Amino acid sequence: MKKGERRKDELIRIAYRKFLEKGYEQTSVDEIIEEAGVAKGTFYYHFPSKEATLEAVIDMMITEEVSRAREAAASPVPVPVKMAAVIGSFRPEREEKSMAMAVQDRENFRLHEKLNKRLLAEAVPLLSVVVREGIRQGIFACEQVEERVKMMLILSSGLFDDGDFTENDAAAFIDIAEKTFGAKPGTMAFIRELIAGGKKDDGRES
Amino acid sequence: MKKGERRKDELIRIAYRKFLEKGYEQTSVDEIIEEAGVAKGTFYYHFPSKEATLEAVIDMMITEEVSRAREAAASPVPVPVKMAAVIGSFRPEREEKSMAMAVQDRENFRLHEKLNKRLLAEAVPLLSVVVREGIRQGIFACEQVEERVKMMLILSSGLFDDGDFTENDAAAFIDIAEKTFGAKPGTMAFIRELIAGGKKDDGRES
DNA sequence: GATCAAAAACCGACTGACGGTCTAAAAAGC
DNA sequence: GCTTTTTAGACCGTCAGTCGGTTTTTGATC
Repeated sequence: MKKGERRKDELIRIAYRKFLEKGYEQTSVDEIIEEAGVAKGTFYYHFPSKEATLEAVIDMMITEEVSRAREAAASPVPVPVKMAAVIGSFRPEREEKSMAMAVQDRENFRLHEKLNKRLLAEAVPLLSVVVREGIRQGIFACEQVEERVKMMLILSSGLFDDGDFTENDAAAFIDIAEKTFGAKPGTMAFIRELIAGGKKDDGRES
Repeated sequence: MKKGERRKDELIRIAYRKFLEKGYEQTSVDEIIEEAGVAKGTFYYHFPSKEATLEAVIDMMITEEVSRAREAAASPVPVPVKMAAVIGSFRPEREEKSMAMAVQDRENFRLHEKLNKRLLAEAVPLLSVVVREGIRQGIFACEQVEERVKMMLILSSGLFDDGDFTENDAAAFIDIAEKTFGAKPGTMAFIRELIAGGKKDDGRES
């Protein structure tokens, strides 16, 4: 890795942390360069704009998650377990979120929106493969696989990103998910654990 | 209406149009006051901040939509028709959206997010009443009515706000909606018209 | 209806912060 | 020695928000 790339990476990491801590809008370029101990010109040598830094940060987050999800999708475990694993791979932000993002979360429109859009684009194909595997095994039965996967992902992010959801929310969501994919009742109860894992951080990372 | 209220209303209307035309972030307070022919102090006499203007704009949009939706919910028509009418009442932004919002739409995070959140809060109780009416009539059959209504609204906004969706999207969504509320296949085919109405503007406003 | 003081509405120059630019030169790496 | 990277920081235009002061409205009183 050349020196320039190291610098750039360092700036992205600092930006990443700041964006999560205080939100994108609330983080100034001056703060980032001050923490990096770098001149302003250096920042703008590596990034054409502040917004580009946000894109880079999101890229960093996404690529890491995608590679993990890909591994999970390739593992030879039962389909429902695999679904849980793939979805779970796309939730490492949750750990980091617990840093201090609680309040800023609501105001972090840009990061949220862009991250969700990218996440959706990457997760749909991966999960669709798993669902089709389930269909071949008779666990699921539905058409429009991609579309249904997309919808369940939209739903889950819209529902659970806020962090407050009830038992009724979970029950309804599981029921809807099962009917969406034409699965037998109980097949997707694993979702409850995923939700619980995202809701309250037990502190176990292994 | 006192003079101050008129001014405030005028500022809100101007802000409303500008936000839709060029997006919230891209509209400066200076532009608004210039168009209103008013000094900056006047603006900040009426609003504590620019963000407050956005809230006021959203309030204006919402109250109008809610009153229309309430009317629709009270009308004595068959439940599926009523659902279509109530949901349709929450879509007048679509008309205005076609003004020039196409490009800016993607960047109008704030307006979008806040509008959706408010819309959801207002629409869920209204639609829940209608769904319960449908349950009494044997058209629907489900528990967790509020939660399911909320989910269908989240789904529809997440899916269709972008404006590009396929026939498969529509088919899957209708199927999911019917299963979510325990309705017979075909009951909610009216959704297809709602979607189509929002997708391409025919230009008829009556 | 005239008077007048208080309240409401309005004004616009000014401030401070921020994203971004620029120059000209010096290190660092190859 | 040539390119890539970095430096310091003055500077620019824009923008949200402030402030002290001025005008207009109001409403009570004469």
